[in-house]
Parts: sequence; C-alpha cells; structure tokens
Amino acid sequence: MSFLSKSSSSSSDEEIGLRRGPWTVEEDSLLVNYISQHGEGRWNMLAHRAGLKRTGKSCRLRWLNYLKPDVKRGNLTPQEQLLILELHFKLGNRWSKIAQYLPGRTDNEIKNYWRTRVQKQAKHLKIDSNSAAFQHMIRCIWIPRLLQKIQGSSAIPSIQTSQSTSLLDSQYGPLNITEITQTPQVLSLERNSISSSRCCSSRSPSSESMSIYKSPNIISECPKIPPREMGDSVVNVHFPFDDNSYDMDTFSPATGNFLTNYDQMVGGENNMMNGDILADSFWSMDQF
DNA sequence: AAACGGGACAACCGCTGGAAT
DNA sequence: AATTCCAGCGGTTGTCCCGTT
Repeated sequence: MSFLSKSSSSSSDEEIGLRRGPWTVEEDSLLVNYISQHGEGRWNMLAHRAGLKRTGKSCRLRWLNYLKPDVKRGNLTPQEQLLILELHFKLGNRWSKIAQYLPGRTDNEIKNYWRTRVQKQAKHLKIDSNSAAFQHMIRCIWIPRLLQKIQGSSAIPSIQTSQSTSLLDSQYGPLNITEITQTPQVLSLERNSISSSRCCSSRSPSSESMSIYKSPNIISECPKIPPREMGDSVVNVHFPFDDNSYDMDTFSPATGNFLTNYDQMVGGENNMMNGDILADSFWSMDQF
C-alpha cells in the first residue's frame, strides 16, 4: 500500500516525513491520548506535540470523523435517512449543516450516504440527481417508503436533539401524517396509529403530528392522486437495495411486496418527466 | 481458487472565510 | 489595511471488503 500520493504537496509532505494514508492503531492512540489530556483544536500544533507525523488537517479529520467518542457507527436508521433527504431538499449539499441535525453523524458520512445510496439510484435510473424528476421520485416514493418503515417499527428511537427539533419545527412546521396519506403511495400512516411513536420529547403532548419534519416543498408537492387498487396494471419495481432500509419501492398489502404504478405517478397534468423513459429505467432496474 | 467488479467508507485535496498579527 | 495562518467545508480519490464469475 502506498501512502504517497502523486501530488506535489504530498511529495513535499514526504520530504518532511509526514505520513499519509490509513491511520494505524498507534497513531489513533497517540491522538486520543493527547486530546484527552489537552483537548482538541490548534491542530497543527497538536499533531506536532502528540508526536504524530501527520498534518493538522489529517488529525482533525481523523478525530472528528472517527475517533471522537460521540461519533455514531453503523448504518443510518430510516429516521436519519428521512431527515437527510428532507434537509437536502432544503439545504442542498451543505453536508456540515445537515450533519448538525443528526447528532453523532458526520458530514463525511452523510455525504457518502448521499453519493453511494441516493445518487446511485439516480444513476441507475439515468436521471440527474439534481433534477426535478429525481426529487419528485424521492418525495413520492422514497420518503413515503421511509415513513412506512418508521411507522412499521414498534418504537421510533429519538434521533433529534431538542434543539434541532425546535429549529426544524419553527422553520418548516411539523409534518402532519394526514398529508402523507395523500401521496400516491398511500401508506396508511393513520394519525392515531402512530400516536405512541413520537420521537421528540420536546414536542407538545397535544401535538397530533409525527416527529418528522417537512419542508413545504417536499411531500406536499407530490401530486394528490387518489389511491388505486393494486392490480395487473401495477408495475412491480425492485430496487437493488440492501436490507437496511435503503429501498425506495412501495408496498402492496396484497402481496407483501413493494409496488409502484409509476405511470400513475408521473402521468397526467402533474407529469414532471417523461414517463416512458422512466418506465424503461424502472424496468431495467427490475432486470438489474 | 483466482480474477474481477462494485459498494462502502476513510482519507486527501483545494478552496474559502475568519481570526490573528 | 494587508498578510499570514488555520479551521472548516465540499468534492474527489484511494483502499478494503465482499459477492460474482
């Protein structure tokens, strides 16, 4: 494994004995021990005084993204995924801002999630991930699907601090479940069925809203298409997601599978994209 | 069993803005 | 006011791991 990059800066790093590449256990230990004794900050000085042959930048990144005790490991929960999707609509690629709403998650992790999970879908469907078409699909398929997953779980773990909760509340207002039930996929998220699933302690007990926060432009922009019976016209869609709630298909109570009538969703006056093209993409996804 | 390919994620790079001098 | 230094950010690349052929 080469720890030397091809750039000129790294060759100068090499000249002054700076290490690059993956961190060793010994380096981690040095960094953690130093920070536990002296605190973080002044990264260049810290790197030098800790005896690390690393740049201050590298030390900072290693600490913030990996070694810091409150960094959460493991897969993102559906709640966290939902929050990321919604916040990305509002904030764009401002990963550090988005990360502020997900305690324990780093901007790097969120950025990686977006690139590997979300943009991957856009790529597979041959849609620009910044396009209205793709945003529409997220609003109308992925988010309702995540909400269904959340609702389906017996207990929704808290993912927001009271600070982020109140901030989002004040900015966007609470997301009312009845609005979600009006989306094309109609996932039977009845208001009273989630009354025990609130996840934000700071909310008023009288609130009838689920503790998922909306941008007015997200779910409410889905065309208000009435639910339709699942039948032969339904296109069966499978996305190649893993078992960890990254799928964006929709659920058929009849079959236990997740289904989408995409023609219905993209058709009519609310059509935001070429349904034929997307249908082809969906079929190719099915074959994938 | 080896080669290959893709996914996931850690780490790096360049740039920017703000604080310090 | 100008310059330097540094922390932080977003984009990109590198590496490891695992499944498939």
